[in-house]
Amino acid sequence: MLFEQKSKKNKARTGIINTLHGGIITPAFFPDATYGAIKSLSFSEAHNAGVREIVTTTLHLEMTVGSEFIGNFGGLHKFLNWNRPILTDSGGFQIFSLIHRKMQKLGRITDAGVTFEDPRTGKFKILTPEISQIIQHNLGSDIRVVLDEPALRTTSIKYLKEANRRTVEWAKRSKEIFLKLNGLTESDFDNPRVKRPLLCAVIQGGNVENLRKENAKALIDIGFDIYGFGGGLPMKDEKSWKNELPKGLDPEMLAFLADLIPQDKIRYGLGMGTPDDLRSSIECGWDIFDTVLPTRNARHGYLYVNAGDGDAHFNNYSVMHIKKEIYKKDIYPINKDSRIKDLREISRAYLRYLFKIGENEALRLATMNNLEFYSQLMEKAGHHH
RNA sequence: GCAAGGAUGGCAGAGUGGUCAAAUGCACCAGACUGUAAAUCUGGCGUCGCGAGACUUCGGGGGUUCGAAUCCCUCUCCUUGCA
Repeated sequence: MLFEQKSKKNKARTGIINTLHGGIITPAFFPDATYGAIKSLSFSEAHNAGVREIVTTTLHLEMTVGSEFIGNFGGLHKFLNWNRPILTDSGGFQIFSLIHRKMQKLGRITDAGVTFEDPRTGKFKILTPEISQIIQHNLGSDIRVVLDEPALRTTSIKYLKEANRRTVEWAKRSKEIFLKLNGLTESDFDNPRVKRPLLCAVIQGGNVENLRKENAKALIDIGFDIYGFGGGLPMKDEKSWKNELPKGLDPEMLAFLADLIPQDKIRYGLGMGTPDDLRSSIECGWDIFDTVLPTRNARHGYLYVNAGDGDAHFNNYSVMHIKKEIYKKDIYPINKDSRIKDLREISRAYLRYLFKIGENEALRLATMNNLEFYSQLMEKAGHHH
């Protein structure tokens, strides 16, 4: 992977990540198609909205269709009929959120792995670093993530250290089985001429700089293609990494970590972020991102629009809460500058109306709008094309 | 014309003497959402007030009672049986 710094002012950079299903131009945003579908949109519609790569989740696919079936089918790309890059998340975060969202013991973490209750069936399941890699191998994804242990910002130092140790051990085990599954040696892994899926490790350590640093170094020593910023902030009640910050991610921590990761490696912000979060992350050198924000918010009538447009304003963007009364008679188009005909021509009043009557079309239009917004955000940040 | 059952907040629909400004659902208004158990969740929703609180409400009118959406009388209207 070769990355080129865009300007001297900040550390933003552009580059191309080569995968088995084509190149990814960075910075890049991967929408979440957790269950193998971008909610309320077909893949061709998503592609029209600028989507070039997606994220799916190991665990969800395993618990629903099953990776063995998908493997026999001919792989996830064939199953989804999506021939562009797919990143599969390890499943660690999903279990983490199961454990932390409810006070009940829905899951248990040991050095071996995680046992958890399947929310759909109530049955207990086990996920280990090895199982996660095997599932991802069956799926045949282009970018694979190692199982890690995310931790809450408020977790004690003692526990953070333990979680970090496990994260490193699991990363090591993940790489071992990854090599084995792909019939590779360590030197194959480091040889750029060997075509193979990419492997991503996730840096943890809460909001403690030293622990983040320690964790990053240990993972870099093992050697991966991609280093992720893990732990995000979707951990409910954990709105900010620093108490004094109003909300959002900690730009200083992101800058600090980006500098620790070698130039030729890819930096992945997992579960990030708002358009403002993304902008500041790109500026300090992060390359790829995913979050449910644009798709979920779209379904809730929360549309991203250019700064100054809309009814709520942030640093570099604005938002239309399209269900608001003020749009009832708004004849203005959803986005006059859109590359998508419907978004250019359909009025805000009609979109609001579609939401009010509960039409699927509302979700479709809103999701296209938000995905197009995110994809253009990446283009602007990277000066693509 | 006789008999029976009804009339509750924008709608549907609980409540049958005090804890009722009145459950619940819908609608409406506002907010949240960051590696998706999310087309979800939270809050508001008689009037005035930032607030404690005050005031006016359960078809109309009258009455019983310390106290009524709830009991009695009467009027209006609706539904259903019998003529």
